[in-house]
Amino acid sequence: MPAPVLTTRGAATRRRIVTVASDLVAEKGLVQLSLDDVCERAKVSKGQLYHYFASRGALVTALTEHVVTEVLDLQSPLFAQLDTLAGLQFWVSAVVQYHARRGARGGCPIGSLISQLDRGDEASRAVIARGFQQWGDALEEGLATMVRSGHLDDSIDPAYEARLLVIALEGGLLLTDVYRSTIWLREALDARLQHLRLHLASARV
Amino acid sequence: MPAPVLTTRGAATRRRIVTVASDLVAEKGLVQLSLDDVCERAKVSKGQLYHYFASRGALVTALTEHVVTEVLDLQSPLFAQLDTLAGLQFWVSAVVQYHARRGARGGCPIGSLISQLDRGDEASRAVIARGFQQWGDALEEGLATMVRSGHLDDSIDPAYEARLLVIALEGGLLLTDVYRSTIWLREALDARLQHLRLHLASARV
DNA sequence: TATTGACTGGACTCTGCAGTCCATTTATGA
DNA sequence: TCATAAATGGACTGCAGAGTCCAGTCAATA
Repeated sequence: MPAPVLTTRGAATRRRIVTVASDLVAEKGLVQLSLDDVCERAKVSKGQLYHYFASRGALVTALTEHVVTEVLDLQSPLFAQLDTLAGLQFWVSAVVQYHARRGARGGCPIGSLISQLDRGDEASRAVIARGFQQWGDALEEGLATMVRSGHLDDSIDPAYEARLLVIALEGGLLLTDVYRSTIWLREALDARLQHLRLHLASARV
Repeated sequence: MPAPVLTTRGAATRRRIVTVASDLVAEKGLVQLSLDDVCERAKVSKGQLYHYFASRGALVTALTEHVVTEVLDLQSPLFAQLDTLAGLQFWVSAVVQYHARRGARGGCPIGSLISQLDRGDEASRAVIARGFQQWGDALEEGLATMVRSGHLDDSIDPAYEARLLVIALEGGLLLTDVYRSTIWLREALDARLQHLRLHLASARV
C-alpha cells in the first residue's frame, strides 16, 4: 500500500504479474482467476506476488487498471479520427470486428468485470468508472469537433450522444455475449450512427 | 437428471431451495453463492440439496430460470399496456424506479448473470437468451400493435425497435451499476422513446 | 401392516485457494 | 567489501466450499 520502493527488476516482475493476470481474466473470467495460476504462468512465487500486492483484491484493482488502459490504448489511433462520421463508422466496424474475432465471447473486457467484482470493491469499481468516462470523453471530443466544424448541426449534444454510444456499446456487447453473435452490437452502434447522420449539416438542405 | 419423481412435499422443498438461492444471488451475486449458505437459509440439508440437484451447476441453471420468470412476471401487468406510447413511458418509469429503489446496485438481475456464469455453462446461457427473447417479444408486440393501430407510422420496425430497447435497457443498467446512478438507464430508454415519438402518426402532420 | 421409494439429517472427505513465513539470493551504494 | 534492503523460492497453514455417504424417517399403496 505505502508505495514500496521498486527497482527496475521489481517493476518488471510486478508488470509481468499484472499482465499475466489480465490475460487469464480475458481467458477464463475474473471469477476463475486463481493466484496459483498467476504464479505459474508468470513464473513467479507466492512470496513475490505478496511482495507486490497486499491481497488478491489489490491485484484485481491493478489488473482492472491494466485492462482499462489496454483497451483504451488499443483504440487511440481510432479515437484520433473520430471527428468525421466516416471515422466514427470506422471505429464501429473495428470494434465489431474485434469482438467477432474473439468469437463474440466474454462481452466487454471492461464492462464484464463489474458484475464479477466483490461487492464492496469500490477501488476497482472506481477504476472502471474512470475508464468509461475516458471512453466517453474520446467520443465526445470527436462529436464536439464535428459540431464545431459544422459537420453536425448544433442541435446535437456531444456529451449526450457520447453517453448513448457508450450505452449502446455496453448493451450491445452484453447481448453479443448472450447470443454469441455480434449483430446486436453492430445494430446498436449503427442505430446511433444513423441518428447522427440525420443531423449532418449537409442533410439540413 | 432423468426427472426424479417428486411428491408434493418434495416439490415444495425444491422450490424453497431455488427461491432461497435466487434471493442470495440478488443479495450477494452469483459468484458469492455458497451451497452451505443456501442450505442454512432454506433450512435444508446437504443431502436434500443433492437429492434435487445433480450439482451446483444444475442449481444455478434452475435459479437462473427462476430469476428470468420472476423478472418477467413482475412486469407482465406493464407488458399488457405497451400498446401506447404512454404505456411504454410508464414501463420505463417503473423500471427506472425499481432500480433506483435497489440503490442502483447489481445491474440487471438477468443480464448481470452471464459474466458470472462458468465458461461452458451453456444451459444457463440458453435460459438467459430465452429470457431476453421473451422480453423483446413483449416490447415488440406492443410496438407492432401501435403500428397496426396507426399510432406509429409504418416506417417503424417493431422487432428492430424492441431489440434496441433491450440493448438500451442492458447497457443502461450496466452503467447504472458502474456509476451507482439511474440517470444512464433513464437517458438511454428515454432516447429510444424520443425516437419513437418522432414517428407518431399524428406527428406526421 | 409390510414394503418400497421418496425424503431428510448431518457428519465426513477432498480439494483448491488465499494468505503466511522465513530462509536465501541479488543488487547497490557508502 | 560490507551493510542493507529489495527480490525471490517455496513449503506450509487454514479454511471454505463442493460433493459423498449412509443411516434414519415419512408416506403411499398393495
